[in-house]
Amino acid sequence: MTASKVRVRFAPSPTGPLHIGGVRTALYNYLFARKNGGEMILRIEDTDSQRFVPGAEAYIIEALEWLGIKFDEGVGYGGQYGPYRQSERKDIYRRYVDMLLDNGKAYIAFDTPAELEAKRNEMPNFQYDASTRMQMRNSLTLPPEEVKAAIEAGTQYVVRFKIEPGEDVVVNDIIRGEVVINSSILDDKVLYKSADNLPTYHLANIVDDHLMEVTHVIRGEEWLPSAPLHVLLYRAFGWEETMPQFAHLPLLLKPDGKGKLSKRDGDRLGFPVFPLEWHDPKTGEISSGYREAGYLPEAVVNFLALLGWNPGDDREILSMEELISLFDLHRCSKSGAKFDYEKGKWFNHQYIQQRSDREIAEMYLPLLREKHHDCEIERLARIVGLVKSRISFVNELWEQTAFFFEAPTEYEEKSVRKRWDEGMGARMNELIEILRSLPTMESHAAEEVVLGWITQKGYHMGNVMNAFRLAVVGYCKGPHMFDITEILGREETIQRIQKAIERLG
RNA sequence: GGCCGAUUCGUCUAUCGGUUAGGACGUAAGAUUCUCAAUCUUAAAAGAGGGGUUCGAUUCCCCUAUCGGCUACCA
Repeated sequence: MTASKVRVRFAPSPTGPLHIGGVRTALYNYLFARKNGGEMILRIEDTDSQRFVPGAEAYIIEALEWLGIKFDEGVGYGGQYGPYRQSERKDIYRRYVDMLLDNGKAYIAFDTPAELEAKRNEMPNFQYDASTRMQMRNSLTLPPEEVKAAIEAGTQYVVRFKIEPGEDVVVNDIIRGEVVINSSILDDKVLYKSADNLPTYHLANIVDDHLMEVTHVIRGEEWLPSAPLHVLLYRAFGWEETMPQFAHLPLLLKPDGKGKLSKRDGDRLGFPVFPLEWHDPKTGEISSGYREAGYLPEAVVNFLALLGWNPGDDREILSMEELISLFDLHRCSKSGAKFDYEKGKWFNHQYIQQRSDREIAEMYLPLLREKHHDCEIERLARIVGLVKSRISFVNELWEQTAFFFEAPTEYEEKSVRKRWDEGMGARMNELIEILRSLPTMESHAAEEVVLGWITQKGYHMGNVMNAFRLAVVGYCKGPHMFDITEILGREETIQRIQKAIERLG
């Protein structure tokens, strides 16, 4: 067998924003393609004209670009196998549908949705297949002239795949091994609808994967049950020799139990399920996104990569490059993974720590300006450096650093009661004198002098330092006190202490 | 209901028949400290149940249970 170049595709349907499970599928396709020196295609499967949502396609492209998942060809990228939007390939599908019709692998059916509905009510287990198709209104049961006349009269019809019963169909899955399903349980799937002259997923998928020379189909487990149908379709077209290899990925599950992760879960459980914020054009509803929630794309990629796959050792913090070199479909797990948002936060924390103070400061600056403060980037980077280790998200920075920009207007009551006793005002006045006499506000130098003073006077270290913090910050939390005062500067520090003395006595 | 798939700490997972069943998140305790975090150390925490196969099963097979997916003129 000549090893043909690896080609994979990510083929979302533009019926809404791409959700996080879809992102993972795209990521695995990307990792696999890169690992094997192959190509990755973006194909838009917009064959459901009813559910089409404007903006969804642009959203998908933007989201994957944000995450660093790059395509080699497809919608928005160009390429030799286009068009890559299925709605623009109608003629192609029609040609292949006719091929199936001509060689008797498919037939035309006139049963209306209402008729099928009625049939299902009458027979609870009704399935349109070899056992029932001869009782229905289709080109197998109707005289040819009647079929022809009906079509010419514009009667709506569908084309159904004629599945021969009683055959074990083997799907060879890279992740799951051999999966065998008997063709008798498959129904005569609709391949094509005259109503919009569009194929259904199954037909379009097979035709496109074949024409685009896709070698590996990596998709979610929800497709496993229809994989035998796809095998049969490849066979019906005579393409079995070049049929792609399948890999069905385990699903991402809800964190709290039942079912696969759905678009609703985000708002219900308080975390995003979409990469980017999404504004629903019809309902006006806004769904939160990872980007807007303050996630770094590399953290999302790393987190997602490890949900259903592992490198085989204990490493967890992995860059895209490392993921690519380590990726192997055989190391994908077979069972669904519950989505653990807490771990996602931890990943982001790790990546925040990896970024320089300056980079984080640049991300923070726009948020700071929203709070009506400006700051020189060098200074902001120093501030960020003090609190970076305690945040997981850039947007936590304001609550951690607000006191650098706004002097406290009130003081945390509980701490005041605990730390600001009667003589504290006097001691704070002493502290002011100490600070005035300091040759420098540099953290270590200031610390040495101030702590020396407290010890020498026999004051209570905890009380004095906390009162100091209370005066400067407003509450008893935060980074090293003398790092704070170094940045704040002598005058501001003293002013804040004076104000606290006035207010607290 | 039918078909398919899956099942190791609360969660994500390692283990390719022989291990004190390992790591990470989270949780708890301790260390550190002017505070709160962060950090470091430690701890608790798992093979769904039942049969086989085998000298030996978490690992292989079967059954049951549970979970998940599919069962559209949606993808």
